[in-house]
Amino acid sequence: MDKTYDQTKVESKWYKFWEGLGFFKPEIHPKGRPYTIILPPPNANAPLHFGHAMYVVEDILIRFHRMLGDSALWLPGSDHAGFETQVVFEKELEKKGKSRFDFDRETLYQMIWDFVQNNKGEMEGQLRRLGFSLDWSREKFTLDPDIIKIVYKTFKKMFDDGLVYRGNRIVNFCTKHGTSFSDLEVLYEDRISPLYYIKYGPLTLATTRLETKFGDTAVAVHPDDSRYQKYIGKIIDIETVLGPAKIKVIADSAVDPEFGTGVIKVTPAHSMLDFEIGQRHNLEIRQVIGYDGRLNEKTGKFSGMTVKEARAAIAKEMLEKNLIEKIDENYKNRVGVCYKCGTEIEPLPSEQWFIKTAELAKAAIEVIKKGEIKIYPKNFEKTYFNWLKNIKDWNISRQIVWGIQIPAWFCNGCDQWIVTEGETPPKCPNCNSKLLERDPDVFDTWFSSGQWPFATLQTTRPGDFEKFYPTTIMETGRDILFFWVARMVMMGIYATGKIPFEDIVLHGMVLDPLGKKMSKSKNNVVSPMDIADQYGADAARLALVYGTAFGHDQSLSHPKLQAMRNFTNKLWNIGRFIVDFAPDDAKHLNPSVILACPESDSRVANAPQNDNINPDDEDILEKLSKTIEVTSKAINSYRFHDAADTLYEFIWHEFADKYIESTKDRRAEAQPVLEYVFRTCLELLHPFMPFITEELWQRLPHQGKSIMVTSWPKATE
RNA sequence: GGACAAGUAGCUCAGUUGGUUAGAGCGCCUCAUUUACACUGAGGAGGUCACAGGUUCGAGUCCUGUCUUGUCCACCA
Repeated sequence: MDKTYDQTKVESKWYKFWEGLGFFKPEIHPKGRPYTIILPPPNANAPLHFGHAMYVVEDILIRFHRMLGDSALWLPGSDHAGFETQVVFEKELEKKGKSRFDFDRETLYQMIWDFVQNNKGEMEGQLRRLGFSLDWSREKFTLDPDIIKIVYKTFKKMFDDGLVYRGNRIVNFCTKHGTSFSDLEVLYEDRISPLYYIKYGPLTLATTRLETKFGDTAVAVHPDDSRYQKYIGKIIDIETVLGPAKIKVIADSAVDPEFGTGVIKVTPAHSMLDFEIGQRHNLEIRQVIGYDGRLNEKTGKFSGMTVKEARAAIAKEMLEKNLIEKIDENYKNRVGVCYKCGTEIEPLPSEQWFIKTAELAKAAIEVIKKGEIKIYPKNFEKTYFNWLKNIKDWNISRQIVWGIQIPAWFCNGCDQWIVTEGETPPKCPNCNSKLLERDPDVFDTWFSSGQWPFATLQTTRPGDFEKFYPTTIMETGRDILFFWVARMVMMGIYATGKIPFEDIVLHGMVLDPLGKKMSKSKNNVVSPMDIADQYGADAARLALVYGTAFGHDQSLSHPKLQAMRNFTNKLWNIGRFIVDFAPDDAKHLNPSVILACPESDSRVANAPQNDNINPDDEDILEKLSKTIEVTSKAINSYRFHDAADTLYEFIWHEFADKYIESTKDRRAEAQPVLEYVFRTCLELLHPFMPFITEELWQRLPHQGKSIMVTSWPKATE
């Protein structure tokens, strides 16, 4: 053995060995208890970043349970990531001087498909490099035909059950990307925007959005506002930049009498709140801004201007006409922007598909309250409840090509929507018309990934769903608790009548060395491959769980990675001492005879039964047993940092520094204990550091083919 | 406006149900000088546990309040 551990010589060979023997499949323990984790499918539009290496937690659990004899399944997959991917791809096109509008739908789809296939392949290689024991024979992709079929089936069921409806509602619209978003995809920025106090006949009201005034269909005050009682219900004459007009004054309790003058203009077509007021008072929805972000023909001479241009032009003209009373130039507000490009989101009225969330959310709250699903850390329950209690209906239509096209056809004969499980209807079932037009929109990517736990298991192989669903844990970043986890709970219960998983386990974010979030725009994204090349995959894995309480954010730390790499070297040299430097007479003892009993507890039992047991041996065996106990408990309670710390401490400072030193003058006698303790340490460490533990375990006297399929050590009583 | 987390050694962080002199890694200082391992070993310096009250025989840990930082949710025209 070399003096220094060289991970590049060791790590590359074992993954193939394990995979070749079929160890990643749950079938190696056909009679074991099912233990299932579905890999949160990474987006297939870019290589992995270092945060993805947090999947190691799932590998630890899977390897641990596999060693416990469970039928452990870790199911891999990847996500087409609809809009996200289209944005990434459009940037690629931009570099070549092209845009998505240069291609027809089919060509564009095919180009993105090829792009994604490439990335997918690279990503799979990276997951292997990190040692993740995923069952590749069950790998799924969100655009697999059988997955799409299930997504369609769910949509049809929801449509038939009245949970899906076509609604003309206000949606969050990005005029640059030309698509709508759900509420979660809108970011808010603090801005200072001029607040104009404008004259509406006898009233004065405050607004930042002058350009929407053409869409005003009422003026509203609070019903109890004594200042304006005499106007409520009246129609007032107003002067506007387009000439005289009439407008109705209504009373609605949504108006805050403290804001501005206590009077607001109501523009149902261009504000969520105004839309709701409009619904209550049957106001006309007059759209004056188009999907291109420009004012339309209803705005007279302002038509064709962008929102920004129009606002300036209107302000200028109103000042000239003395229609503005005053301007608060320092007004602070918050403006919704596209989370990808920063363009201001326009609330626009649009026909889209919506999911009624009230009942689904209620069920999703119930299962947590009853304890059928547990959330770790528990604090997140509150956040989870808060979101679900205030949830609004979910817009699932996206005006892009990359995704699963919605299986809905509009009949021009009877003006009805027809929804199928994917097949094209030959004619309208209501009126027999053949004038059917398919909705060009695709699903929000979270609508399909929300069905991932059951969609995957229903399409891998017969019996999988029955055996592995509900899955055991869903382990993921806490940043997608709403986007994904809550949706999976809602959709899973709805579609299968069962919870999708028993435990929700949330890990913290991996930040850059300065504690900032990693992002492409900041150019601080670290590749897990670079880290694995530099320190070894084993060290990278251990560094992610060591030293930071599980669930908390952590910064990428090179000193920590170095410390973990040093630890692998320590293990290597312990191995070298025990294997290479074993005295000849100890070799003749053939310790495996004493220690190779298949049951781990009898292995322990054998050693202390010796009447002349050395107190050092007794002591180390006792401490080893304690370590087994603590480590097992820590993993079971998702306290991975505790487990890692316990093992590091015991192996380095108890076993190496103290015990090994103490055996140097009675080496032959101690050899069986050295081998036994070290082999057990490697077994305990294996879920954390699979490569080096396999390498060293193979060099020690052992039973069985691989450390991966040996049984988890048991503590003595 | 609301919620959550954090504030412990120079730095990065542990410290589960309150219990003897508060721990680790890195850094720093002294020693060991090739030992299975220098990606090493032995030893050491360094902390009023954010602040102020309270409960208790006993508080880093529990309660109340304050300050600071980070994250999330809501969104006001």
